[in-house]
Amino acid sequence: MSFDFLPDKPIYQQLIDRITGDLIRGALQPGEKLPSVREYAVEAGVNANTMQRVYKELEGMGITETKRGQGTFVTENAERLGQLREEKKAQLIDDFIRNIEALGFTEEEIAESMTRRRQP
Amino acid sequence: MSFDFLPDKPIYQQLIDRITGDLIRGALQPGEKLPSVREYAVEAGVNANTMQRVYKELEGMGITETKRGQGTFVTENAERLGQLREEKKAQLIDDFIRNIEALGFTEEEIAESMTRRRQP
Amino acid sequence: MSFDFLPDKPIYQQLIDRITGDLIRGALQPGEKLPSVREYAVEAGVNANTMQRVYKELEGMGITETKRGQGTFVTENAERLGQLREEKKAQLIDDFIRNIEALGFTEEEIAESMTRRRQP
Amino acid sequence: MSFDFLPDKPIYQQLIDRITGDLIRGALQPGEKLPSVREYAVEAGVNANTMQRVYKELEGMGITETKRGQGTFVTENAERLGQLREEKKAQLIDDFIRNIEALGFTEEEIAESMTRRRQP
DNA sequence: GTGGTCTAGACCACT
DNA sequence: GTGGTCTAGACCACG
Repeated sequence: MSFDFLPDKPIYQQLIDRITGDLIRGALQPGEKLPSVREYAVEAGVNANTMQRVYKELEGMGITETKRGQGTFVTENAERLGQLREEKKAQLIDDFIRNIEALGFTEEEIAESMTRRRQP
Repeated sequence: MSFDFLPDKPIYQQLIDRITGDLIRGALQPGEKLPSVREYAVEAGVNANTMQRVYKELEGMGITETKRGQGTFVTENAERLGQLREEKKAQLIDDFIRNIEALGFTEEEIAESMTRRRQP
Repeated sequence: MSFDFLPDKPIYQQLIDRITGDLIRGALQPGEKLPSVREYAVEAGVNANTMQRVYKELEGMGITETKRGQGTFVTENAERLGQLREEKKAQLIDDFIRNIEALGFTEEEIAESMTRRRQP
Repeated sequence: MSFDFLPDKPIYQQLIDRITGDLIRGALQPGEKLPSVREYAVEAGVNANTMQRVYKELEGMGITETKRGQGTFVTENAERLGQLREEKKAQLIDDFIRNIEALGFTEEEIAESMTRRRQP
């Protein structure tokens, strides 16, 4: 199994998004052990250094912890995880609305297109 | 007057967005003349090369036309402009939904957050 | 000119410390341009990737900003720089006191040794 | 009882610090018998290999002596213990001062912060 | 076996 | 020329 990556976004960013996504949708649980850097690198079809960077950034965000010589684990700090979820959601919506305005649309017009899209 | 740019997005892209935005919201009319590359570069506070690229891409998109010796004009091709509008809108929504899924949210959850956001 | 590095601390950390030190002691001013990644790498005698990492972390700390295609600059946000200074100072002292206690000394004993050291 | 360890310092180092600390503050007396490697490993909640290394390093420093078949004992060499105490103290202060300089502070500024800290 | 650091070198996007 | 990304491969400390 090797992942598909969009060409216009850094791979390590997409991997971070993927893992935080797994966390948000519950596929990854607090305290759970992540695959080793090398394992995950092979699985994702990227270089180990790239994966290393992903893990480092995740730790920097406070959503994983590494136990020396044992591996990397999802933090058990539930509060941090909930906070992550809200941050991501807010940022997602903010970016969307900023884009709407930058491109000159109105929120109403977009909202209407979206509902129409779901029931074509 | 010099513009503010987000640090994480190419300046030329933000300029393209801005101009297409002006078009979409009607601040820029079909057939209207754009400032010269140099003028606009000064006004926006960017390098002339950057502005040059913006104009080139706009022309590539069929949004503007260059009349030799006279300058750059918004196309009068109304169909093309309407099409542009729809393309942008569709892409905006696509990206949004792709992000929602990549990050592990459901569309319902996001929709609810957005409506709550508008009436706090 | 190439720097000396302690063997027991990551080079990139020592470089970060060095640069923040330059900032704290005023050798580097708000808004000032840093050498390019490649230049500094040569000057310090390290690989460009190592230097790249240093710059990235500095930016993550909010003490530098990069202007696309132009280089990396010390932030002009004086508040952030003052804050950095205090953070570093507090952490320095905290670590020191923690070590004193971990090793079983009393603060008084250490204080006395330090003053004796300065006037031997 | 299992100990807490800082994540950024080797566990075996923290254990060495702890034991030398016990020695310096007198909680451990010359000639006293240490727990067996296994016992101590369990008590501290670490891998037996890690504890093994701790004991080995302590012996290398001349702080402990192994009596075959009987276990590990704190040396009765009082001179060595006094020397240890001074070494640790000197190193502690050296490191502190080196850090102060590396980060661009003056000793005066730090000294003032420290006294202010004790009488807020 | 685990994560972490460093190097060397290539390629890309942006200005 | 600038920063940024990625790969490949080596070496180290830790448990």
